[in-house]
Amino acid sequence: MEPLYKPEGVEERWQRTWEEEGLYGAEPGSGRETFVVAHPPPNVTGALHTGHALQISLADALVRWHRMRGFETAFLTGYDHAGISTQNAVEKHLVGQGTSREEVGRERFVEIVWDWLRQYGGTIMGQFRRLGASMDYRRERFTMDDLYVRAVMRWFVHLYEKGWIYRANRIINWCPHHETSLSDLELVHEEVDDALTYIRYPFADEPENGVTIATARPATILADVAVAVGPGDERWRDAVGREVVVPFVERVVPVVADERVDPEFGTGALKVTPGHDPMDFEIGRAHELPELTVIGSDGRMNEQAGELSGLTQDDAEERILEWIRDRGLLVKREAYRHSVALCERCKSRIEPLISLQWWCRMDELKQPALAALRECRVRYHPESQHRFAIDSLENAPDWNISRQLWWGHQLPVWECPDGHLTVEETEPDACTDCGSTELTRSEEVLDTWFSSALWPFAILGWPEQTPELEAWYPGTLNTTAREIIRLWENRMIFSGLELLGEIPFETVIIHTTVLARDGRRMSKSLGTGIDPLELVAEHGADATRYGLLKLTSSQDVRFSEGAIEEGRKLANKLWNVARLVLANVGDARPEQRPRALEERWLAWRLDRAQAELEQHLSAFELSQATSVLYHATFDDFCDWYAEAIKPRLYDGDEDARATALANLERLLKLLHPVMPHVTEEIWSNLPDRKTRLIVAPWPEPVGAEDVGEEFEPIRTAAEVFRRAGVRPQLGEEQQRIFDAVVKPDRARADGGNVEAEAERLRAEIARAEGMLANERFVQNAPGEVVEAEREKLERYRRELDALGV
RNA sequence: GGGCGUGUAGCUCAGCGGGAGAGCGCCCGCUUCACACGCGGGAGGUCACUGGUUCGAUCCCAGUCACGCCCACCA
Repeated sequence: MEPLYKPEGVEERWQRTWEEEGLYGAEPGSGRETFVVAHPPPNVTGALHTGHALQISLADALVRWHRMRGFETAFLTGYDHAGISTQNAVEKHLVGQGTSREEVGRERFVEIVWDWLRQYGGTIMGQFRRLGASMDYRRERFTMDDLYVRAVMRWFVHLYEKGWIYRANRIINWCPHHETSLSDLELVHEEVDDALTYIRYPFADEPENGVTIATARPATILADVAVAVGPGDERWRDAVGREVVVPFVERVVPVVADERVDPEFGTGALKVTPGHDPMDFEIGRAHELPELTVIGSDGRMNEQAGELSGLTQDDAEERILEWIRDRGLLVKREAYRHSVALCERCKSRIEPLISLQWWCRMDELKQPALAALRECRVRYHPESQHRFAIDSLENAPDWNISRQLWWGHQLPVWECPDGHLTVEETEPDACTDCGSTELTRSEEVLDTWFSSALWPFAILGWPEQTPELEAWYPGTLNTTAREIIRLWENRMIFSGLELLGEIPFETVIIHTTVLARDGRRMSKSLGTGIDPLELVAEHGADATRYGLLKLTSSQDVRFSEGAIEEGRKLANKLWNVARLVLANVGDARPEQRPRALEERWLAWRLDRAQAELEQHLSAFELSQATSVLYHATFDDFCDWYAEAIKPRLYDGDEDARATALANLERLLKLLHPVMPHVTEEIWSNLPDRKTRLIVAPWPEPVGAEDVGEEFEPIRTAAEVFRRAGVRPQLGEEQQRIFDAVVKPDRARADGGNVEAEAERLRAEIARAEGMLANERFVQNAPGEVVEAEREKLERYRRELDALGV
């Protein structure tokens, strides 16, 4: 064992060994209590980012802890086909090759995606392995596997037969680049500098007067079907019920009153364009207005735009404004900064369009999930996210589940020439309405999250009644980031309850978002991302895991290299104290024989540390857990215990040797869930190893007595000696420990500062005396607080006496 | 605009009703036979601000300011 612990090579060797020896594997039917984590499937084209690394560190620590406690742990993994994300990546790839999706056509495109996945996909599992994630990689699954597809089809047909899937024309978010609908959750918003244009719409019967509206999108004027004003708006009271003429198209439309109009904005009058604006769509439906569409699926003016057909919106806008200006209807145009919706993948400006889409009705489907959340049968951590999850589900609108992409699960919907739809899991022989055999399958695909919703049980083989499904559903735990709650977590809960009648997991941990060093969000496009593999390469997986977990305290936290360096130092410290023990135990075998004071003290301290650790792990407070491990190792084990026993080890004290080995074993076990590699490596150097640490039993507490009262005077003496150069009186055994740890022969050169120490103690004494002299404090404060203050006062007085001043 | 969260030592963060803490950085001293990725000592904080509750507030309450993340159809 070298003086400096070098993780490279060591970590990879253990990762291979654990996996090859089958220690990551889970088997159904072992009869043991289960701990099941269906880990979130990363995008098949993805690379490891800090979020993944944090999530893995968190889940793996809990999995390893439970494995050591004897649970049958199933840590399951795989990939998501990630519809739009993958399609977008492959499209970019094609453009790079001088071609395009349109050029190769759908059939070829899908083939290319599969080829591309075989070539570039799948690297992330190697990265999970490199972090030490103890997943059962043999059971890796993909959301486009044949079996998984079957589950998705079953889910669709199930909902359809219940009447919860329907088709409707509604205004939706349309990405003109991908030419697909998108859910609200797939958008990003961005501030843009735009213009707000005020235009007078003349009254039909009084052209010299009219209603002035404000619009940010003059190109949509061609689809205007009304003007709306606030119901109580005095300025426009007389206009309501009259008719105005829409410029350019010269269409006569009504002026209606609607409470959706904000009188504070612009002129308080709104042009109503149900075909191209979500709010106008609502107003239109409320007033039974026609729905015109002048923009096509490519974002250009369509054939309904007459002479402007085929123009871009900008060109059309220019022509329309020219017409309006010529007729003196342009009131003003002012700079306007507002936020617009973009496709999160390609950043194209979202076009609200009316479109025939498939929807999943949520009102009944979500009820069992809401009940499960309200009753805390499924519990989000932290509590604030639990409330958010419930709110989100309560307010969940019907879900647009169809996408007009090329990559995804094709809808199990077949159409005959008469337009009848047949919905079945596999291709039907004939139309269920008319018996026609000329069936064409819908070209639309499902929202990726429609299939992700089945993850916890589809990967176990559902709808087959497999041993895995039997053993591991419901699962235990899921971990994710905040923004995934609505997209995925809630949907797994309602799909599991609907299809299997049981919750998919008991707990969802919403983990910290790690921000860049400067406090901004980590993102590739901002260049603020930090590659966890680089951290692993530089500091090791153990240090990276430790550092990331240390950072998981509050909701958002800034990345800092310091936390990971602390992890590296902890690994090195552990390595070295193990060297000390192993080099000096002769042929001793591990056994707890805590007779000497420092041994009874360490047993007591480790019992306490273990209890705290277990409590923090149970509460998913991994940051607190790292803190306990750090102090138990550095302060208790190394600084005090190891120093105290060193002379006894050198002297060949058999009790000290056997106990030191036992204590080291125990410390390794406590650290293993967070730092698996260095602990396993040291473990393999202990005498008589028959099992791997990864599957070694979690330690039982020694049940040591509280020896604080006996040990504390040594610590106080050390402090006084180091600061003031004065040696307080101690008992014989206390003195032995003091001499071993403090090494008084190496007294400080300046002899210490007695006066400064005395000063500090006098101040403490004055403070304590002041408090105890305050009658209201003695009367009102809890008895133990007053008592503690008295004890402190006496201790300070003793210490001051010991200084001899 | 709404929700959640955060403002504590130069930096990253613990603490959350009774003595201001850790790691890193900085200064001083130590190559002491596990470790210089170490050991010992030290400097450095009106605990964002203003009120309130309390014998006592960094901690609880109200408000203000600043920042972050998520969400949102103001044309």
